[in-house]
Amino acid sequence: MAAKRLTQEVGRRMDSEAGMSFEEYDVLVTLEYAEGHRLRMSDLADRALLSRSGMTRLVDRLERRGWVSRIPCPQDRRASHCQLTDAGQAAREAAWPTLRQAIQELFAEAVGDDAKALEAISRRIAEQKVEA
Amino acid sequence: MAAKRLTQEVGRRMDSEAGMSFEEYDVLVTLEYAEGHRLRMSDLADRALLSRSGMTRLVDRLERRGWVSRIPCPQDRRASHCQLTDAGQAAREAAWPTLRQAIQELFAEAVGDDAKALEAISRRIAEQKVEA
DNA sequence: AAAGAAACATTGCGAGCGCAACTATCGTTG
DNA sequence: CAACGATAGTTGCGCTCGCAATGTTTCTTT
Repeated sequence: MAAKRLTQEVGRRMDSEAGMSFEEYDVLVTLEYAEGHRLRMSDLADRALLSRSGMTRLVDRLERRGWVSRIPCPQDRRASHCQLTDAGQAAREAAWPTLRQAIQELFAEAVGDDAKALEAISRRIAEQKVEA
Repeated sequence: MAAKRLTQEVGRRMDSEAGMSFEEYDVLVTLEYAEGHRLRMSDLADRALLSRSGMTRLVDRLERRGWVSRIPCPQDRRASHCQLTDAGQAAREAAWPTLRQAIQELFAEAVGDDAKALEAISRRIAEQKVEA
């Protein structure tokens, strides 16, 4: 269950330091890579492994902050597109350093002992070569 | 993010078919393996990667169902022990087949394509041996 | 073409969680 | 030993989530 611990900690850091949840960040990135920086609600929900109602609320929050805007889909009047705004892209970019640092630190912590062990082995091998 | 999908699906099946959440099952198992089938709230919270308040509520639910009981700790009057009951152990055992089947099916689904590919390769190798 | 089934998004509702605040108890330190 | 900070557990509060139900639109079937 180490994965659970990592995701929990990353989530906490994103909330407190970046001002957005990891899921919100994930949605913004997904939109950024999408054709035209937009996606339908269902597609967004499927990719984020979230229920549709959950995605409705998440997009509500993003829209309130001006990071996305809903656009009616002309081909299917039931659907609506979720469009990433410039402010949304800027917010995503601003949040990236926090996420990067969290991942880096937690990863280092997770493999710390093994890395030290590997380093020690490498050093012993190097020393043997010199002596041989 | 395949792990997230698996845990979500396992959780849904446990809720609907076993009548308890995966986290509740996990706590019951933890108690079962613990010395005297009991553990302090903090220890339980740490092992389950849950906040203390979260564990308080989770144990509330288990206690309401008669699966655990709180016992004041004699050494430290601030603390209380969470004690697994016979009914709790029985409930844990009754829930195991559901969990086992869920894991088995989802694992099979996850590695399904790779397993088929491996099987095909094995067959080709076997046929080559016969022809050689 | 009309009726019924299916799909998209949203909303009401209840459940679970974490944070902060609180009470009670323990340990330490002057 | 008295005062202080630290710790165990609980509770109030707000947030997010999923399920079920709803309204609207599209697809299918006859």
